[in-house]
This record gives sequence, structure tokens and C-alpha cells, in this order.
Amino acid sequence: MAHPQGKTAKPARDRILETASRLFYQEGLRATGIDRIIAESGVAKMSFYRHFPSKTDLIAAFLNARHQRWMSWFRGEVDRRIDSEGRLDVIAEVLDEWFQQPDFRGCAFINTVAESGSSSSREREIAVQHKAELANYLETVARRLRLPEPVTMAEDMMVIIEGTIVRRQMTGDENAVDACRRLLRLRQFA
Amino acid sequence: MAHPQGKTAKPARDRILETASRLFYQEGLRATGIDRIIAESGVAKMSFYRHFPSKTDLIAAFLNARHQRWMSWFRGEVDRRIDSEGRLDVIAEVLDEWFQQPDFRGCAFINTVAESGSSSSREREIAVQHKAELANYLETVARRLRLPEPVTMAEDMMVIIEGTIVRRQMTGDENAVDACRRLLRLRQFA
DNA sequence: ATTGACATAGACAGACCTGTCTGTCACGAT
DNA sequence: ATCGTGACAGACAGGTCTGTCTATGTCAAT
Repeated sequence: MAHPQGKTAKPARDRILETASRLFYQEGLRATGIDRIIAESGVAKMSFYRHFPSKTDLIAAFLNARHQRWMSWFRGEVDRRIDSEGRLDVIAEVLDEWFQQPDFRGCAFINTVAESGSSSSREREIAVQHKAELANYLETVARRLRLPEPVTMAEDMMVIIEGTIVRRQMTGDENAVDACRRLLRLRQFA
Repeated sequence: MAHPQGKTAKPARDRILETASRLFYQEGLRATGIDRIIAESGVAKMSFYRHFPSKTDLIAAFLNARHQRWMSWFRGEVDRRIDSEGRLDVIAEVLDEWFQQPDFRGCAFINTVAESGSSSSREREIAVQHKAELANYLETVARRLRLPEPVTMAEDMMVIIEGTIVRRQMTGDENAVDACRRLLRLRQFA
């Protein structure tokens, strides 16, 4: 049987992207070789290169997909709580939910930039764009709550959020999110 | 002439470590090959492997050296200003000095953890240890200023500092340090 | 039934990676 | 003067990386 997946299996492209997403996030971009992605997604090499002309293209697809997924999840969770509570520190609870996932290994976009060298690259630009969109969303949240200087507020929130993510990734500390909650509360009601 | 460096040149080990420090920080650990370090430090391959039995050992030596250098620089700068000013936000000025360096590419230890996979590694442990020492120092600063709950204060400062570093690395924004200053001031005098 | 689109399996090239090995040279101490 | 030490230069092995190529198999539409 040349098709061990059968005719009802997921399309090859989806299997590749799922495997790549898992490995890229878990092990890093450079540490993950094409061969392993091909082997674990059960696909032929030529099928891979038909869907993704190069590893760079696969990385870009991974980052774009993750951006979409993560942003809509985050917005959904925050939107759901922010209006009833009216407090910015619900963001700490949302982050905590994320941190609880057993495969949590920090922010894929921070990790991407950390892994990229000093020269500019496509990955880097996608990561920077992701952070810009996040900051932009936080600004709309600040506006919705009628907070003064929403742009400045969003910038401060970005520092708090990214700091919390990195801190949690490095220390694995269960209550890294407490500092986040304190700071957000302080910033809103100072 | 087999010794183009002459008899007064720096020892081979120092040249290796200097070159490695530059390349590891600038390009990343995985992206930097042994061959390039050997070529750019003008050393023979066997000389390299005499001083550093493996690439892992060189990475550990780089991280340890950087930890020493950075920590003593940071402590010196902060200590010099904190007592006369009595305000935590002098840390923002110290960070800003660091950010001004043209080769700034974030925190080497954050980058190391971001590059390391999910499995534990020697590099990872050194990086975590570095952050623990930094948090510990910040706690002593808080105590010196007679601030309440110095441990909690240090934890909050870590979130602010790491967030600022990452933010500056990703956006290159000149006034990333403004948010840092605001948050530190707020946290101290809230 | 034949063709075309798409999948698999796997060999292969060429680059790069870490680490080992041989051989040569300079220099200081005995 | 010889010998040990450390540095140099560079070949080499064995593995991994990305990307190309050939050969084969399956299935749907014509």
C-alpha cells in the first residue's frame, strides 16, 4: 500500500504544517530539520517541496498560521472578560491559561527574533508585525475602557506582557503571573 | 612565519573566546559554526580543541564570561546612581546606555533559552542562574532603599526589565525605555 | 483504457557541521 | 644541542542539512 493514510486522511499540506508547527515551536526553527518534518508527517519529500518551495516558506507559513491562531484566541479570551470586569488585569488570567498548556515554550515570535541573527530576515519581519498587531489591539482595549493615553497604556502593557511571558518561560515559576496582575492593576488604577 | 601574531599577541584562548562571544551574541549559538570561530580568531583547529574540548564547553565559557561582565557592569552602574537618587527608575537609564551600543541584540541569556529546545541543557541552566542572580541583586537594591516587600518588588522589576529588553530588541524603538521608567516609578511610589 | 495530477520511496548532490589526526614550525628550558 | 610544549596548517571522517531527481503507484476524469 503506497498510501498508508488511506483516502480519507488529511491533506498532505495540513499534515506538514501541523508537524512543522509542533516541532518549530517546541525545538526551534534552526534545530528542526526538513527531514524530520517529512518523516513525522508521513509525506514524501517531493510532496513537501511541492507545497513549500523552501524551508523559509514553511517557516513563514508556520508563523502566519500561529499569528492568526494565537491572536484570535487571545482577543476572544480578553474580549470575553474585559467588558464585564472592566479591569486590565484579566489579561493576567488569560496569559495564565496559556501558561498552563504542557507544551508552553514562550512566545514563538520572541523566540524567532532571538534565534534570528542581526541581519534582517523574513521571519523577523513577521514577528515584529505580530507584536505591532498585538500592541494595536491592546490600544483598542484601552480605548474601550476609556483609559487616558491609550497608546502609552498599550506600550506599558506590552512591556508587562512580554516580560511575564519571558519570565515564565525561563523560570517556569507558577506565580510569574502574579507580578503581571499586580503591575496591570497598578498601571490602570494608579 | 608560522606565528603571524608574534610573541606579544593575545593568548589563543582569549582570541577564541573573544571571537566566539561576538559571533554567538550577534548571530546566535546554533548559527555560529566552529570553523568560522577558528578562522576569525586565527587559530589552529587543534589549538581550539585543546582549550575547549567541545562546542558546548565553549558556549558555557561564553555564557559564564558574559554573565560576569554584564552583571558587574550593571551592578556598578546601578550602585553608582541608586544611592544619590534613591529612585528605582535610574535602572531605566542604565538599560538605555546598554541599548545605545550599536551591536545590541537583546539579552544573551533570554536568547539562549529561546534558542534551546524544550529539553534541558547546560546553556539553559546557566541562563536561568543568571536571571536568579539578577533578581537577587534587585532584591538587595530594594532592601537598601528600605522598600516594603523587597522580594515581590524584585520580581516585579524583573518583569519590567525583561519586558523592556525584549521590546527594545524586537522593535528597536528608541523610547522603549520610557515605558520602563514609567513602570518603575509607578511601582516604587504607588 | 489512457492520460494527467498527485502521492510515495528513496537515491543523490553539494554544502556545512563537529571533531580527529598528521605534520611542521618556533621557542624556551634543560 | 636536544627535547618538550604549544601553536600553526590543513586533510579527513562521519554525520546532517537543504534541495533535486528518478522511478513507481493510485485514482479520478475523460
